[in-house]
Amino acid sequence: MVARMHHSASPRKGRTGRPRSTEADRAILDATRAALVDLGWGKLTMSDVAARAGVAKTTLYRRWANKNELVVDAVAVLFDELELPDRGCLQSDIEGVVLQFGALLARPETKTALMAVVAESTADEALRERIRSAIVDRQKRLVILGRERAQQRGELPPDRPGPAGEQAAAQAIGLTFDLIAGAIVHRTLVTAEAVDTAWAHQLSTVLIRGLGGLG
Amino acid sequence: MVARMHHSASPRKGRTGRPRSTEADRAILDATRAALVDLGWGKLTMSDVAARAGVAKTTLYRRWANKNELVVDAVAVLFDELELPDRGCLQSDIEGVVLQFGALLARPETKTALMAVVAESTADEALRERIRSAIVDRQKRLVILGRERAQQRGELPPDRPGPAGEQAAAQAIGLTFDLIAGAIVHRTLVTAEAVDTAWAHQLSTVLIRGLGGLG
DNA sequence: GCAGTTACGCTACGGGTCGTAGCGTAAGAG
DNA sequence: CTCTTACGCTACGACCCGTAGCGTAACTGC
Repeated sequence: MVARMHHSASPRKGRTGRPRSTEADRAILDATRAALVDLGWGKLTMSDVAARAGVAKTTLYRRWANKNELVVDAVAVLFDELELPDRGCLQSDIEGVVLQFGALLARPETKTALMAVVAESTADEALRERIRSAIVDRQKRLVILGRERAQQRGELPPDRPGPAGEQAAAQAIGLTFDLIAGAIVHRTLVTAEAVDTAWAHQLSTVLIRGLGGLG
Repeated sequence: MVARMHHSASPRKGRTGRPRSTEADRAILDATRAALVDLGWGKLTMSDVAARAGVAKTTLYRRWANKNELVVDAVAVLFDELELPDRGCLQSDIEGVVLQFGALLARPETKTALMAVVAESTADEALRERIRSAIVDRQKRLVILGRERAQQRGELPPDRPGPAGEQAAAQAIGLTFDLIAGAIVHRTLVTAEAVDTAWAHQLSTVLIRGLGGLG
């Protein structure tokens, strides 16, 4: 899952004393997401989260060092539900993932939390690293998998062997990820229009055509 | 420029009393950008901005209702420097704009401020509207202009006449904007890698291929 | 000049949040 | 039953927000 705190992640067995309440863990993360929906990032307070979770504020600070870390952990898990469907052809697969991601970002807690945390990370290198490992890199798997599958189907040319080919493949994966994720995020959060099937179809059409000969 | 406050924008001539200090205006906006660079969004305080600007805190509140509005105004002007170069062909034009936008977002004050304000806007409809009118819609002109120019060159097919054609054109413009802006923002702020000429070239290649037959 | 009007700097304040400290108590381990 | 750790609670200092009140500065119109 997500890296918890400095002290100790899972309840190590050699541990003595009263164990962390896993129920409290869940209640806090749920309460954080709920508070984000209701209040947004700027007005979310630790006291409020604690009250919603039925937990003392000090219990929050025993687990997370500050608001950012808490919200990252509360939100990261939401992105794990994304999957690459197998609809038979690359374009349909892309459409499917675009719609999933669009639906995910349409949910208020996802939208608010992601943006807030990314914003905060622009001035906080440690937080940015945490986001990358907890959220972004985990989702790159979708691009990598979709690409492999398309290559097996013969829809994309196979990677050229050697280090040059690997580098080109990594570049293509990076560009694809930035294009898809960036477009969806921009449409949802900036343009503020829905990611519907028509838009997903257009986007996938452009990508299929454009990425075809990239290597 | 940007909509100032509720009361009155430019010093109307029928006005009596001591006029607003335009010097203070500039000092405050400059100080806001500087503070953003140094402190980031979360730690930026109105008191600090006031101190940097050599101005009383109350003077800030006489002009802007809160932090968000101040930062939007301080940042919006930065985006006006974007221009569509005329490099002879559509792909080169796109590359040029991508590099400009990339360089703009590489600057700390732009990066920080844009993200922070967008993040805040996810829970504030009025602020979102202000961003759209002050920043986003103003830059859509680049896409519209580039598209027209490419159609005149014969690089893109002309719009079909009639309302259906207009709607298709609007959709294409919207998709193009989300793709370009989204990819650049995502690469800069999430992937956290540079928008260099190689990447810009790849991106423009994909777009040229993909957008060609979209209408 | 002089009154009228508005902006400015300054100080002070109430309300709210952050993150921490200290205490007594609850829950497991050996 | 003791040791160790987590929990709830209260209180606290530090900080920031946004506003109010005052005396002063700047500009307009008479």
